[in-house]
This record gives sequence, structure tokens and C-alpha cells, in this order.
Amino acid sequence: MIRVRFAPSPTGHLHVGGARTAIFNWLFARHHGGTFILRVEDTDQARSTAESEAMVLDDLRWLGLLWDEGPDLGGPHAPYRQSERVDRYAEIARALVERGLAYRCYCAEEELLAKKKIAEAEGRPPHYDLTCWLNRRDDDSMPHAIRFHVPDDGDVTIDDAIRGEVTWKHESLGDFILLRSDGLPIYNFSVVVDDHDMEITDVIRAEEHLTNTHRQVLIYRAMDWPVPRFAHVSLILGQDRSKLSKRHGATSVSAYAEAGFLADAMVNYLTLLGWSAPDGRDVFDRDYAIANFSLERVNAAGAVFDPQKFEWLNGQYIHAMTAAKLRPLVVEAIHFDPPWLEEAIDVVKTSVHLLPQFREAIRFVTDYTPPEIDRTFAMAIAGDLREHGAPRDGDGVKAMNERLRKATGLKGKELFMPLRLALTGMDHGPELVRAIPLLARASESDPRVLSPIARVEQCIR
RNA sequence: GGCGCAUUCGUCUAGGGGUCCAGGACGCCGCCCUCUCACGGCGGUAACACGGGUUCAAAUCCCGUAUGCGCUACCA
Repeated sequence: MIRVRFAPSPTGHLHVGGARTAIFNWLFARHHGGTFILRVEDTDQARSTAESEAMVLDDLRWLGLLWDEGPDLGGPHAPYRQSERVDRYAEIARALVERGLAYRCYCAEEELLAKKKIAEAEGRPPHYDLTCWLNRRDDDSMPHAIRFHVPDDGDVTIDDAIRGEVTWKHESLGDFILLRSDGLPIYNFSVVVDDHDMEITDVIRAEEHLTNTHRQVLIYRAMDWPVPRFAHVSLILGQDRSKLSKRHGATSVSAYAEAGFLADAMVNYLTLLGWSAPDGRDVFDRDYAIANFSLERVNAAGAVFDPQKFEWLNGQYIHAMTAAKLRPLVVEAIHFDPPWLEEAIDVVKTSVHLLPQFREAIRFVTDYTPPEIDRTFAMAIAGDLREHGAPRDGDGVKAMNERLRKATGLKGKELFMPLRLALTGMDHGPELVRAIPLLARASESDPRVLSPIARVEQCIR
């Protein structure tokens, strides 16, 4: 049974990089009929907050990446918040000390920093100098950290699902901290204890953790725990190819949501950043991604986030959605909900890439400024509208056009452009066969909308 | 500095020794559709980082160099 987890630190909104890691975990779990676990890594008390945790959970829910076990849902391995598991980390740290594989370290932080600086200056590796390993004590009355002792010889090799075999020699590593002097665990330790306790089978995470895996495997070995499979996903980069960060502009999932991107489009786009469909398509729904996802098709190189392609993709989703489905999203985006909105959405949606753009796209309905047009032509339109009423459908518009053509002798662009101008006040917009019936109906259901005849009359005045 | 990872069109990528003088998508340019703006359709532009090997044959395998990135914390 496959069990994977997404383990964010609650230090702010979910970022697109974290979102993509979550997506890959989620797709992998769903593809294999496995379990997707959410674990909150909040042992860094200085940066973690409950508000941030709530935001991250909300962002994940908005994306539709629902988890099977987590801090809010509970599960067979609860609690899923590291701050609530500190006793467990202390217990394992003690076990390691008893086995002689870890030890109490009484060195002061400032002291260590000073030694490290000297080592660096002398060109030596800045590893721990083993003071407390050489003079092991079991005095618990003095403040101390728990440090892991790295064996002198040997190496660690993992078979990363995305990168293949990666090997590190122990000599490249110094003894490292497991438990800080305040009793809280360091990431590399808590992650191993949790992944083991929660029976994680596949660790899919960002590339920045790749070299940490060396330390983690050492801990698995020390505890005689089975080592999970690893898959390290490349970083998402900004336009300048450095790791995507705030200075590149919007990076949080919520910022894109507010900009009018759809959750489905975001999942699709982020999936595409590193993964490719077997048949090469790049617009696909979740079911397709779940059915076809595999780590073998995940690219090992970093990927630049391209807002233009993301926007294009979002447009594809908007164009493919029905107006009925779009309506609630548009209402939320533009804070406007007239009775004719659904029809208007259907008429203008192909010109929209982002939800808030609907505001501008429907402006020809809500706002009208009479243009300068030929008075005779305007009177011809007014006459036709009075006699036949405003067209209610495409055929009605075509019939009106035909009558106007006969009455004015104008045709093609000479006819349509002034007509468009007279009725919408603009020189661009959706095709008239759809725009005119929309105006006619909207003005009937909504007194704020000027009817076609009222518009033309303003041109004459 | 040490260790590790990466390197195909501007960008996302396909490619896993011959079918590749490298395919798709976004962007850009042109044409078509058309009352306009979009949408859509068609076509074009543009890449295997560099240098050595291995092989009858390399974008594909190996080594080196360069560049970028990550880790090297009592951060995650």
C-alpha cells in the first residue's frame, strides 16, 4: 500500500513550489490508490503560526488536493502536527543515545560558530570537532543537545525515482544535531521519525532536500528502520532562473486565485512544470493526470514559471466551461450579479483569460456613451427598432441587418461598424448577432441597462 | 571551499544509440475566418552548453570543463 505525505511548514501562504510538490504527492497517491497524508512541520516555533497553518490548509482545499489523514482529520498515526509529537522525538533520541549512536552535546552555540569560522578560514571542512563525542557524559542537569555520530567510513546510496543513484561518503558529513537544547527536534530528525511512524513508503519532496537525505538514511540505519523510496522534484524558478521567490512577483497560490486563475488550471499548469503527459497533451483534467501520472515522467531539471502560458491555459479552462458553472466564480471576482450575467458570460467568455476580465468584457452592457455617428443612419436604426422591436436572437439580428441594408444602401463593414458603435458605444466586442439580443434581454430584466432603442435615441439627440 | 543535482527552441517539454539536418505547447510573426476584438484553423521563426572519448552509428552511454542551482545551522 502506497503512503505519501505533503509536509509544509506553516510560515505563510502556500507557495506554488509547495503546491506542485503537494500535487505530485497527491497524483501519485491517487494513481496508486494509496493514502495522501498532510503533516504540519511546525517545530520552528519562531516562524510557525496557527494562522499560517489554517491558510495553507485552505489553499490546499481550494486546489482540491484533499488529504486522507491530517491534523484536522486525524488518522491512525495522529497527531499530524510535529509540535504535538515532541515526546516521541525525545524517546527516539534517547534510544539512539542508549545504543551509543548519538550523544549529549554540551557545547555552546557561540562556541561552535567560532570554531566553524576558524575551520573555514583555515580551509578545513566546518564539521563538529567531536569534543563531546570524545568525552561522553550522561549529565542531564546541564543544558545539552543530542548529536548524532556519523560513522567514519562508508557511504550512503539512494535510488532516487527522478534522479537515479546518488551517493555520498560519510566523510563529507560532520556529526549533526538531532534534538536542540530546548528539546525540540531538527528537521532531519523529526522527518525520519514521522515518516517511519506514519509508514510513509515514498518520500516525494523538493530538490533542496536531496543532500539532507544522506543524514536521514543514517538515522534510518541507526534505528534499523526500513528506508522509504525517495523522489526529489526540481525547483520552480523565476524568469532569471533563480529559485522562485517573492521578488519575482506573485508566488502564493492565494495570490493567483485572487488574480482570477482557476484551481483546475493551476493544478494543470503546475503539473506541467516538470511532468509531461505520455501523449504530449498539455491541457488535461485531474482524472487524466491521475490515470497517467508516474514519477518516471518527471523531469529532473529546474523549470521556469511562465505566467504567459499559465494565463493561456487558464483561458482554455474558462472557454471550455459553461456559463452556468462560470457564473458563481465571476460573481465572486467582479462583485456584480445582474440577472443577465449568465447570458453575458456565454457571449464574451472567449475574450477572457482571467476571471476579473469579465468586468471589462461586459462593460458594453452596463455602460453606454453615445458615439458620434451619422444622424440619418441612427434614425434608420431607431425606426427599425420601433417598428420591429429589438432582435431577440441571431436570426432577428440578421433580418434587421437586411432591412437596414435596404433602407440605407450600406453593407458589410460600412453597415456593421456604425451599428456596433450606435448600440454598444464601442468599436470592438462580441459579434453583433449575439451582442444585440443580449442587450435587448438585459434591458428587460434589469432597469439599469439601457435598451437598444434608448441607446440609438441618445445618438440622435 | 567541500559535497550533490542539473544543462534540448526565449519558456515548458518529447526524445531513453540508428525511424531526429530533432517533434509538440506557450510566446512572437504571417495568412485564413470575420462587422470589430477575441476564439478557432493553417503556416513560419527558433534548441541538442562546450571538449574529449565509446560505437559502424550519439541529443541519447562515459569522462572532463563551463554555467546554474541546492546542501554544508541547535531553519525547513
